[in-house]
Amino acid sequence: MAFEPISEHLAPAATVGRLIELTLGLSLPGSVLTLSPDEEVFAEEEEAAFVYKVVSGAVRTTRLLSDGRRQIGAFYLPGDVFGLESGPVHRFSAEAIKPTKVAMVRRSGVERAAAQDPVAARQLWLLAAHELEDLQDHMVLLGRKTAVERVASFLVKLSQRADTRVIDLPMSRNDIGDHLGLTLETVSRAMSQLARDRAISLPNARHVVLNNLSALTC
Amino acid sequence: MAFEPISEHLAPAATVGRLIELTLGLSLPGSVLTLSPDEEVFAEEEEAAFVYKVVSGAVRTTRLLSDGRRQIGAFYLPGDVFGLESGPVHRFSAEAIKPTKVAMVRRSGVERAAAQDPVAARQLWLLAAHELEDLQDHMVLLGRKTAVERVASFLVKLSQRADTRVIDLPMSRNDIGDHLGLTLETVSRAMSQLARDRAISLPNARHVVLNNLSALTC
DNA sequence: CGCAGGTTTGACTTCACTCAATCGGCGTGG
DNA sequence: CCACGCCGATTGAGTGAAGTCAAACCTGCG
Repeated sequence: MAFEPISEHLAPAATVGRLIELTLGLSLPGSVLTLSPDEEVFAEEEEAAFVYKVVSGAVRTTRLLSDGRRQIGAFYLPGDVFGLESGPVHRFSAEAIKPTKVAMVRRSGVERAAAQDPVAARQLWLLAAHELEDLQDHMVLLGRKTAVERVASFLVKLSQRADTRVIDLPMSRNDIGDHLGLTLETVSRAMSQLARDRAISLPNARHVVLNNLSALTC
Repeated sequence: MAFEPISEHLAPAATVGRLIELTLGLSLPGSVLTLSPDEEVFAEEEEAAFVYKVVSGAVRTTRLLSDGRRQIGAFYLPGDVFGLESGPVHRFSAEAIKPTKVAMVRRSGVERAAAQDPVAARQLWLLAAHELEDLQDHMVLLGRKTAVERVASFLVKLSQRADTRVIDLPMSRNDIGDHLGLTLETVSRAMSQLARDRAISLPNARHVVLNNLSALTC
């Protein structure tokens, strides 16, 4: 578990003027935001003037239906790029899940780089293509998997991303549910079920150890 | 309703050597395939050597889970590009839904064009970005909408794509179900429900008229 | 030490699924 | 031209997986 600064600012604090490496071979001047838990990076429908990269902490993107139902589009961890749009506005809002630092660069700078440098343009395409691939897998999960399968797939993916079998969950059961199309209670039950079957261990609610990858991949 | 040729070939027939306009300002040499209903354009895991564009008819992309559960990723109608991958292989299979013609161009040609021409590179990115946006909306549908809402949203989207309130459905209830994360019976019941509420009319199973857009957009 | 937040578990409900029968429209052949 | 058969769609009845509501349980923090 990472040690975070004890106190966070009430408003996002920005460090300006650094050079940000958005993705391999695409570095642009930008700044770093420091965010407290639940603090917003950008809102749905807001003008998409910046592209972001998680430095530390974790970010969720969310969309709200008119009656309050919520879908979490994705969780972004250190190194992940988010908020890149092709249209004028953001299609999801983005919030820090815990104390978080995100780097931001002007979108206009990114587009200019892509217009001039074919390598940068390719990186931009790859960014979108990889997000698309993740989302395609997630669609299959939402469309055709059971609650236990959804939670198992989610844990396996987190484990692959962190490249460890020991996962530190930054998000609540409610967040996981809103990502997997389930309620927080169903997520909790699915985790208990997996632990009962010895596929995972739950030293505590925010720590998961994957014991049996093949039992989870079914 | 379009009039299709009475008989189709048993194997896909190809016309070679035409110039294909994949997307605005990106034309490349390619050929046109003629496909019968349920005929495969490419298979999941197959090497992704071509990019395709629907000329006439309709195409579905599908992924199968080991136990036979099926998810339809998207339906592609005339003008739509599909099968563009960032990795070496196709992540879904693609099949014609009815008698269909698809244009195909070499992926290597597309990538070369993008490497040389920033405008082509941008078109490629936009292609991925728009597919990503569609998928994000679909994720919200799968994660958080009820059966009737899913069917309503699906019909509205088809209507917007065709720019008519009179929809000619090329796909079966089973296909719609596998796209919306429902069973064919639930799709049928949802349609009957919408017709009972006068939000749509069903002159027959494959024709839908949207009567009340606002009742469907809820 | 006690509170507050998130988590777990339990009891009951509900929406969509399953299984099954019937319906309907289209194409073929008598 | 009409009757039959076939396949997809519809409808019904019963089941089940996940949702809802509610209570109890941690556990980290003031």
